[in-house]
Amino acid sequence: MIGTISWTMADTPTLRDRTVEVLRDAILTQHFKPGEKLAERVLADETGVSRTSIREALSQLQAEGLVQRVPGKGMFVTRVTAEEAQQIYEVRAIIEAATARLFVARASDADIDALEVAVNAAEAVNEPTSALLHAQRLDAVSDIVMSGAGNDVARQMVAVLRARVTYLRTITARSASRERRGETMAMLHRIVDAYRRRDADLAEQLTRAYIERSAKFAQDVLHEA
Amino acid sequence: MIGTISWTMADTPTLRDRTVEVLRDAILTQHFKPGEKLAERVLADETGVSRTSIREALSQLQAEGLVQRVPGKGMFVTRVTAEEAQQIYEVRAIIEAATARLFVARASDADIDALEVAVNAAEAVNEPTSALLHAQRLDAVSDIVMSGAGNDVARQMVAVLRARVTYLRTITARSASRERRGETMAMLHRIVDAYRRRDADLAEQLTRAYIERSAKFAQDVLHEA
DNA sequence: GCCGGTATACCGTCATACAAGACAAAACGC
DNA sequence: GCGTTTTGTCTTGTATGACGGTATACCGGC
Repeated sequence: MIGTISWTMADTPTLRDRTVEVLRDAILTQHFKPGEKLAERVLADETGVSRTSIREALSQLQAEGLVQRVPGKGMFVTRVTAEEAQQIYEVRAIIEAATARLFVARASDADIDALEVAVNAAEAVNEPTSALLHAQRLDAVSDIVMSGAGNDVARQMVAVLRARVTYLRTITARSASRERRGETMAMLHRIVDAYRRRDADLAEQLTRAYIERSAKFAQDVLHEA
Repeated sequence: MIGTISWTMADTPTLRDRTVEVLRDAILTQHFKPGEKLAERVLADETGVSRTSIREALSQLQAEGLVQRVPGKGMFVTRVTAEEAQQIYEVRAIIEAATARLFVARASDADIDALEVAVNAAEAVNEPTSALLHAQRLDAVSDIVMSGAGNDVARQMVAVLRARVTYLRTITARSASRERRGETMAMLHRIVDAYRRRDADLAEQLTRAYIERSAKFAQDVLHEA
């Protein structure tokens, strides 16, 4: 059961946007599992909005890559293949590594401070039970880098890419050892350190390694399942 | 007047997709100018499809960044700002340069042959009057590199980015001197050459220079207007 | 047990309706 | 004559109902 959508749920004026939020959340929390069919009428009944709004919301989620439309059959929660995940992580590594360089060049000291705060916030959520929250905190870290690098287009694209593999990220996070979680945070701290020293080469290299490491864990999950 | 949409227009089964194609084309050919309002009712009448399909098509174009929705006011053809264009070209440079390296590593000789054919095809369209066609031929070149690099996610993202600046590209192409057009094609030939010699560093560097050069022309157009 | 036909469910699309807000023009006051 | 207010129209956002077509499931026959 997903929540009924009320008129005063969020600060957005359109019902469409609130519906998108509810459905996106339901997908990211795996209330709807990958491959699961999303029947319009069912969703309309469960959320209390009309089929029209559901369709519009699903269109947007399709644009974000979270659901896929199969002509004549309907909407399905996107099932990420190993190959696709590999490509997504590859693009992320490319963009985020390059953005790390830009961040070094363009970010203010305040940006770096904010980054450190965000990293610590992510570190504070370190129990396997709150994997999604942890992933979202890591997203916030990445968002700060992108913003500090002064490229909003890149920020948005990477955000979409991350959302598409959030499913994998929560799985890997849940099954991760305490040791691995420690390593992850250590890498992030080292990246922040590189930023503090304004070492572009190091920041770029560490960022790439960080993402390639995530990719490897994701591949492990995909190939064992 | 944009064309009426018939049932047997394309090979896609859904009317929605055909509508998207018609509208996208109308935007890229500047039948609809940047900033222009796209009233649903008018579009429905002109194309002969219902408002429902028009809305769905517009949603997709919004996802591609070609139109923007202003809540309560409607859809408008996106007006690209100088800053936005700068960011788009920056991301393109990042992705395409990195992809050039991947292409060197992964492409077959046949891929390189196909690339050369595509470059020649672009060169064949060298009159300022067919700026859009020229841009599309250049897109085809880029697409081949992305495919050969084996990353479809990157290919799609770059395709969307290119579409968002197509307007600028056609403007610069129309006002370009014969000399500049020659230089452009010369750069492309040198890039193909680098691929033939499997020189990853050179291919990456040339690709970045090629896109940064495009960015500069786009900025000139935006700042003089 | 496999095949073909039927029934059902759902999508894709359309037409219509209506409230809320935006825009423009007209009416009004000064 | 000009600024302000009011009115009216237009468009969006959302809802509802409908219908053909297609996919899927069920069912009976061979």
